[in-house]
Order: sequence, then structure tokens, then C-alpha cells
Amino acid sequence: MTLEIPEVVINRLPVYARALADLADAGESVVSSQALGDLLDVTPAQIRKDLSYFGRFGKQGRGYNVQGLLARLREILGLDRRWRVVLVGVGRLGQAIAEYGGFSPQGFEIVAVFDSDRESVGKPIGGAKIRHSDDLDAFLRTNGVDIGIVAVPALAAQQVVDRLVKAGIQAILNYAPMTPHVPHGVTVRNIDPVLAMQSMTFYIKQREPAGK
Amino acid sequence: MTLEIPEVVINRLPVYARALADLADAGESVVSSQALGDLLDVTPAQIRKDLSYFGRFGKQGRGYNVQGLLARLREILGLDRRWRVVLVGVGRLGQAIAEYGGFSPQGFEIVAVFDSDRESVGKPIGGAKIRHSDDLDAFLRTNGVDIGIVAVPALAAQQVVDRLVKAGIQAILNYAPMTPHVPHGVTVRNIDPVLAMQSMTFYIKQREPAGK
DNA sequence: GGGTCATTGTGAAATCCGTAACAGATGGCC
DNA sequence: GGCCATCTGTTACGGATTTCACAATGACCC
Repeated sequence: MTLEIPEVVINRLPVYARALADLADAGESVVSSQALGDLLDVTPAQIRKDLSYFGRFGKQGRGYNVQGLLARLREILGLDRRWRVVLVGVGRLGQAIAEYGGFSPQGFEIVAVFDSDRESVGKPIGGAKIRHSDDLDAFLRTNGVDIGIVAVPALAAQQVVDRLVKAGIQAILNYAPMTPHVPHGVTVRNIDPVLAMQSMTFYIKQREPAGK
Repeated sequence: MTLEIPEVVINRLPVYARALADLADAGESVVSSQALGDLLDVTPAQIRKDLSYFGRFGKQGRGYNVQGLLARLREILGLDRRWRVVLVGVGRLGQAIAEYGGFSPQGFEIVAVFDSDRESVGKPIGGAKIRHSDDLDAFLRTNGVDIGIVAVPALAAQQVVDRLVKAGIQAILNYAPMTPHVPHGVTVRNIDPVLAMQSMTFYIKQREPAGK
């Protein structure tokens, strides 16, 4: 249906939604594309264009109703319900993710945690008990799970991704420093602070005296 | 000088470099744009075009020398030296970052850690002692620091960013769930797993029966 | 050493995306 | 109630990015 909406647009919507939530918290009831753009370093035209893919949410001469637009964006993005998430990998990074308090308030519930290390199986973490990876497939099939988070070493990551995909997972948040292979129809987002750093150094270098 | 290279291209270079490092580890000495593209889900043409911004690194009929191209990319990105990094914020997230072992092997050294909580000042973390935020400016001015990592609550983040910028920092890795304002000439990368999740849900929703 | 095959580097074409600009609508004011 | 100032939604444009396609080149083989 509406499948020609550019991915860059979709990626900006959560940013808009976040800003709107902040404005709502601050007691603002109306915001213009100009004001929102100032907040986010985005041109007002881009905001209006992005929103126009989905409908007409503003009022000329006035702007957007903060609560109203926020509600519509949440609906569009599917944030008006809770999502069930599994986490695979409970090393340092996995532990931090399991105990991170930022997902649940936004509707992402980590319903199970898996690891391949039999030693850690059974230990409690972030409100769940660690299960063994061997039980991953069975769990996914008997429980509705929407999203998988991969936090295993790079060498094991593709294998984990494959198992998630085979079990029907449609979205994967990958923390492993590698590029996962997934079939068409599965959405992946990669979180890799090292890559982010490595692209910034290019720009620092550009600006510094070429001598050193 | 070479300042019309698209940012998207710069962002892909570290991905190429990572894949090349993996290939080198696997003992491969030569790789074609086709093979590298298969590995990374990128078209061969894109790889060749990206590289062509910087020079001619391949040999027709053969491909690219893995070690050679890796070395050139590292040089282009400035990864052939170590970078000095400060971390601001030692809450849950900041602690995880301070103790994350992934930065140092890639040349990013966290040389100091700051927090506004006087209770935690002096405590050791990830090999450094926590300093008080009041000393941030002085530290930055007397020590060469290239990059700042922001891991404070959203409400405090802009203030931290401003202080980093005022002290001359040129690159910021922001973990706070907000959009930082920086002057032209400062590079920012945001790490926000929640935003990543929130864009994926759109696609899951698209594919699921519209009924529910 | 010449022929063959594979693969690069690169202009040109196609596509995608962002910006500009304006017509049309809304609210406020007198 | 009419006028003015404001701000949206949208179309058209232009720029940026990706893809295409092929000439040029180097390696390998006999």
C-alpha cells in the first residue's frame, strides 16, 4: 500500500515523536514546523514533507497540535502498543542491555534472555532468568516475539541472526560488530559506537593541520 | 580540498575497513568489489565508486589487495593513530561505556571520566578515576582531547555538549536521547537504540495483517 | 608473447531526496 | 465581518546519490 515512503523519512519520525513528547512535557500545546525544525536542526520544509506522506495533521496559520501529532506518529510507527523482545547474549554488553531501563517505558519489553554459556543459565538478570540458547527456537515458536536483540561476539552473531530469522523474527537490533545477512522482509538496525567514532575521525583529521 | 565527499560515503568506509580486517584475519589476500559487496550487502559499483573518491586502489582482472586497501582506508579515516577521548557521565550507561573493551583496540583511548555526582568522584572505573564535572574544562584545555562521549541524562546533555564545544572538542558521540545542538564544524553521532527500535516497528506493522 | 578472461575506474543515466516557493486556509484583531 | 499575518500542504525544481554499462587494464595460460 503505502510502501513508497523513503526509509530516511521513517527514521526521522521517531526523532520527531521524541521532540513532541518533550514539548508536551514542557506544557506546549502547539508547535510550528519552524519551531520543531529549530529544535531538531531540520528544515521546516522537510518536516512538513515528511508528515505529508501520512496525512494532514496541521492547521494553517497555527501549526501542529503537540499531543495530537504525537499520538498520530505513535500510531503510524506502531508505538501505541507494547512489543515483545528477546535478547541473545549476556556478556558485558548483553547485561548492560538487559538492565537498561530505557526500553520498557517506550513499550519494548524484554521477555526472555538467552546465552550459550551453561554456567550462567538460570541466573536472574533484568527481571528475567537466563535461558540456554538451545531453547531459543522453542521459545520463539511458543511465545509471540516481535524483535530480537543480538549481543553476542561477532563470530557467533550470524548464526544467532539465522536462528532468529528462521523462527520468524521480523526485526533485529544488532550490537555485534559485523554486518548481518538477512532475507528480504527482515529489518535490521546496527548499533556500533566504534563505527560511529571511525567516521568522525575523518572529519577531525580534515580540519586539523595536515602536518600531523 | 577534498571536501565534496558525501557523508554517506565516509560512513561506509569504516564498514569496508572492518570487513577487510576480517578478511585479512581469515588469510585472504585479495578481494573483488563483487566479493566484498556480497559480504556487506552493498553493490560492487557502490564500493568502487566510493573508493574512487580517494584514489585507485585495485587492479583490473584481480581486485583489491586486502592488506593494502585496509591500510589505505585506515589512513584516510585517520585510524593509523590513537585518539584521546573523554567520557562524561558515569551512570549505568556511562559505566558500561567506561568498561567496554571495544574502543581501545580500535585506537580510542578513554583518558578521563567525569561525573557531576560528588559521591562518585575519585572512584576508579575502567582504568581511570572519576573526576568532577567542574574540572572538565580545565582538563580539556591542558590535555589534548579529540573526542567527547556524552552519557548523561537528556536534560543535562545539551549543557555538557556546550561545554565540550566551548573547550574546542571537534567530535561528540552522544548517547543521550536528545538531539544536540552544535555549531558548524563539530561532528556528532548519536547512539540511540530506542530510536532504532521505533523505526523498525513501522516495518513490522506494515507486514502484519492490518487487523491487529 | 599473444589471447582470453576477470575486474577495475568512471562518465552518463536514472533514481532518490531535499529545498524552495506559493496557493490556500486559519485565527486574531479591530 | 473584513483584513492581515501566519503557517500548512504540495508541487516543481535541483542537487545528491546510486546504478549502469563499458572501455581500459592487468593477470594468467599455453
